[in-house]
Amino acid sequence: MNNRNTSVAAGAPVTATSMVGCCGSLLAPLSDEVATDLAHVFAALSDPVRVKIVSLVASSSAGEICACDLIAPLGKSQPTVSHHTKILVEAGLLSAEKRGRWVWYRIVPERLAELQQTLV
Amino acid sequence: MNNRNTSVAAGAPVTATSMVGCCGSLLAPLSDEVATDLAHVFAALSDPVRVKIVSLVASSSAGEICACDLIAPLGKSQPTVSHHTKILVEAGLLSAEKRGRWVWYRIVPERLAELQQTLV
DNA sequence: TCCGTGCATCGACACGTATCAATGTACGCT
DNA sequence: AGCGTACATTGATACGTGTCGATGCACGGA
Repeated sequence: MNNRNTSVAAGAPVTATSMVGCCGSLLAPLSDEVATDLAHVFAALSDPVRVKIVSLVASSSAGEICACDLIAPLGKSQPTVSHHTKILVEAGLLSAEKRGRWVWYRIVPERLAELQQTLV
Repeated sequence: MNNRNTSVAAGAPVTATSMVGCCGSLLAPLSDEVATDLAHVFAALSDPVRVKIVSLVASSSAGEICACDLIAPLGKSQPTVSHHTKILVEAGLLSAEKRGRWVWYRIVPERLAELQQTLV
């Protein structure tokens, strides 16, 4: 635990760049493009470390978690954790907000709901 | 299209080996083992070719499709298609049934429902 | 029994990816 | 301004993976 809760300044929230895969079910005929988009989102969840990151963020008490508090429970180096969070943010599954020196991650529930809908 | 509908003999259905990931939500604290299991299932859907295979099987008129009828729409070689279907079957997302000289694939709806539940 | 067909496996290759040490960058504090 | 901290990026390395030609195997038909 790092005493970062004293920080107050707030920056602009960083959200996903491409929110493309909004439509299209896995169980219906798919274009190559949609298939590739879907595969990218699933690929973001295809690593145990990233699955655990999503789990840690989602089950954090405040609904958000500091990047610095991911390193210990994951048992990975700081660059490695940064690498994985980047992939999750780019997939639209997490949002990142920089406050002071720290970056806070949140789940993007709409994105998970979208993904869930593709399995129906 | 290959005239394989004249075949009648039926073999034993081949189903998934490990159906482990039945429980555990992505949004709750996860053990390393469950995280790895979940990652494996998502990894099975992390390739555009496999996403299209699932789509093709699910949207097939009879609810099943012959392996030989996957090659053309995917535009991949027979070994490559065989490689991908194997991964999907091992992930429990598809079931394979050999009838005569042909192998027929079906969606495993319970498995998809399980996966869907992990996103809630 | 022999041959053709459908699918799986093998071997090889190219490419992607997970990982970390080292370094860069941005921010807050004194 | 100077320093320390939190995170991102780079470069390097080891490993995983998608792809296909060649080959093996199982099955059905002649």
